Amino acid sequence: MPELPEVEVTRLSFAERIRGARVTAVRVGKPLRWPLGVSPETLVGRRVGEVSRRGKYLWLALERGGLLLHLGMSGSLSFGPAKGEPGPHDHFDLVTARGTLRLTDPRRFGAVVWSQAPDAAPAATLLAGLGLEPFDDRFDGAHLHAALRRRRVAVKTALLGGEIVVGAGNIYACEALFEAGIDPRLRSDRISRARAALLADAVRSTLARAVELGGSTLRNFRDAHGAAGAFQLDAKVYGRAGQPCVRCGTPIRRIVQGARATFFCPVCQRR
DNA sequence: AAGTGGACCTGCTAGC
DNA sequence: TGCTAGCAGGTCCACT
Repeated sequence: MPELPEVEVTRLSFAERIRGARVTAVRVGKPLRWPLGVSPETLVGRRVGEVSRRGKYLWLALERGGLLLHLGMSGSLSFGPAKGEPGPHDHFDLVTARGTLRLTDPRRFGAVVWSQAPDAAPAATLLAGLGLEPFDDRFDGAHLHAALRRRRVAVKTALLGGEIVVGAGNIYACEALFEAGIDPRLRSDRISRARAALLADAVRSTLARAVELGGSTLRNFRDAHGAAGAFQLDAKVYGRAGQPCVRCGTPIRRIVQGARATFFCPVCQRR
């Protein structure tokens, strides 16, 4: 579910409200992808600081450390007063006087990991190797072109990998390639400088627009207020196999790349 | 070394 | 209607 826009929309929906709150209790449910790495009781009494984002990870600062959060494929966070009994998919509660931050994640690919600092283990290990933020000034056509030339994978695979630029998951990688008119099967080292520049712009604009629209709600994404996103109403290719291309009417194709579905228009997107 | 495919876990949907 | 196979937004790891 959660690609960069969903994670950012989630962050914006609770960061200001939780800042300054003191932790009064912590509850953990079933194991997530990685262990919390600290006994939950030791978090009680600490004050919440800034909530920041790196790629699809959130860093929730607490005194003398913080929590690195990831929503995996099916995770979502809610923050509000008076939570009831945890459901079967509620695997982490950070209780404060202002409300409870709750991670709900049916598939449990998500994670909540304690670290003394974002650049200390284990957070640093998880964040190592992440590419540039898409809205970083350094992420431009020249950078993308140079990075793509160093690899020999399909350009879609390179975008998804996150080692060049973070944030575009399966939906937004497909959408950005459509916007740039590039065939997802194009080998990364064959892309021209001009088309790399188009793609960099497309990645940025696709992600920015999705953030503005409140993220995608494929199954049931909600921000921490419980509001649904609207981007799926706007998807041009993702999940539209067999339906006519919005630009030329040709049926959208679905192929598999690296065990992930890819959607594209065989006419509008060229190698 | 880089590229590829499997693994993690659960729920939903399409199809028989 | 009921069962089952297939599929899902991410990322790490083992293997070639």
